[in-house]
Amino acid sequence: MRYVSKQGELEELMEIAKRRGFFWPSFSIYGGFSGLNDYGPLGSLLKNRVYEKWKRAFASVGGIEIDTPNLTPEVVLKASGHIDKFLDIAAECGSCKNRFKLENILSDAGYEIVPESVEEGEKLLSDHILKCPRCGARLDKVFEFHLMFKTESGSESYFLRPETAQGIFVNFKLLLNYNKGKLPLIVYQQGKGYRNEIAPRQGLIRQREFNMAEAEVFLPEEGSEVFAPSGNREAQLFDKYGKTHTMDLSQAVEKSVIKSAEHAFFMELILSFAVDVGIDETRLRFRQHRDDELAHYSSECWDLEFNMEGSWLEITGISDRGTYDLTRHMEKSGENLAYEGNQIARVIEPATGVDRVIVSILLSSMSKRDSGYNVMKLPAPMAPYRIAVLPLQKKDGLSEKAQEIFKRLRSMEPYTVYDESGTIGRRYARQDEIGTPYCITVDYETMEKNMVTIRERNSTGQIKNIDVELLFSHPDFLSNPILDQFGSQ
RNA sequence: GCGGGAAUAGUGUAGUGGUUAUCACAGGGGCUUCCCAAGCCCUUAACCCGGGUUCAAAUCCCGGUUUCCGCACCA
Repeated sequence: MRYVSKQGELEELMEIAKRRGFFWPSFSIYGGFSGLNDYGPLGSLLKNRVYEKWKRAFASVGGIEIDTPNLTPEVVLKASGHIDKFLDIAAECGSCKNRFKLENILSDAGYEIVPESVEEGEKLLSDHILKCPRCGARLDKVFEFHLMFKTESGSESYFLRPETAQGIFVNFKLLLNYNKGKLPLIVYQQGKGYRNEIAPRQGLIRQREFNMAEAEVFLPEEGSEVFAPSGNREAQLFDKYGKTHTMDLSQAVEKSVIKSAEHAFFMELILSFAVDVGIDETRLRFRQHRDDELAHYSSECWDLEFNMEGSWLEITGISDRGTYDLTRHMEKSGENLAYEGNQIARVIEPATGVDRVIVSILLSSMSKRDSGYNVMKLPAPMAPYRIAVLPLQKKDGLSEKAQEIFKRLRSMEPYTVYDESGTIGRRYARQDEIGTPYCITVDYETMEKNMVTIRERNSTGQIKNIDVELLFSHPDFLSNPILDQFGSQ
């Protein structure tokens, strides 16, 4: 059964996110600035959980982590090709004010020229009559459009990195040495990336500053397979010819839908990660980039996409960058970035848009009870808070007793929250909406017999008469066997 | 960036020139022997920013910002 899209779900999520503290627009007291968003207290916790899962996924196949600067010198991005590809010469129509990439206008007019400067662009506009594709007037203005944010210090120019990847490539020699000169070498990095989006929209989905998690997998030259998919997970594969294949990743390699086993292996790893963090598997597919949309560094790319309001949202790109980056950095830096003599490692890169993953998780988890109240059915380990401690009411010492239990629990499981405001039903509802999987209720039984009730979010089922000491019988609350009684709801 | 809507408490909203600026939910305090947003009382809290028109502007006009829908863009 395929997922049926729900219109308006994103809007509904934004409302919950703002109200409860997952995320909201940045700098709002100054009117807001487009393309920038803050994570609130709950969102920050969720984001940390996502990063943690992502890192574990890569560490478990031998990955190592590094952390490099956001500010990237021009020379690095010149070598990587980003300066050329991210600095567009654009033309503006004086009549309707629409703007276009000059390169595209020229190409439509039959000239295969990529202008490198404003002067060259101006000359092209005066030598040829180029018309606005919107209104037909003659194009007359040329300007530079930066897709990267530029800044300066002294005589040096820097850009805010458009991807974290370059920080890994430039360290290849040191990293290879760290890895005792051996491939495969898997290096990952999480952090911010920056793109000067022309029209940022949809909250966390298209931002000017965003969270990424990227891994560069350095492999021995083609043909020597070191990673192969297990084939334990079926996927929808929408290939570059527009054909959909439903098969596991292992079959996809056998049938040559995916070119290399290593590529398929990391697609499988990413798919497992996505499902593990709580994204609805029936709303996911892989889509292969067509040849004409591949990035300048990529020879084959599969995006993991999430179905949102009837359209597909890229959440991770798994790209075959080949030897492009290392070769370019060798040429430009003069350093020898080869391994075992003169061989160049080839690279598979899974690059995850963390903010989009978070939106996908929340949209996958958002549901309503028959009563109309919201329940965020996050996987328990992903929930911002794992436990809420609630006194049935404030009087008769219940409040004090509950706080005592809360403080002990919090020293074992820090992501525990205490709430005594309003009625008990209201508090259950509040915890449901932020996805807290378990509520511990302190009532008169607790006062008399030291027993509490545990209430589970998805089923609203309760287990009564739990001895308080049992809560502390297992150092990881979520793995406490007392929770097994809820079964797999 | 373009075109068209829109912008009022934390959230969602009412309000077409003169209102103590509406209502609900959420928040805080209290009452109710209270297990799934019950009820009652009290309370906190808002007209996006800047100009203009007018005796008077949340309301009309202009500019900006943000946002939504289309188009373009998404390397």
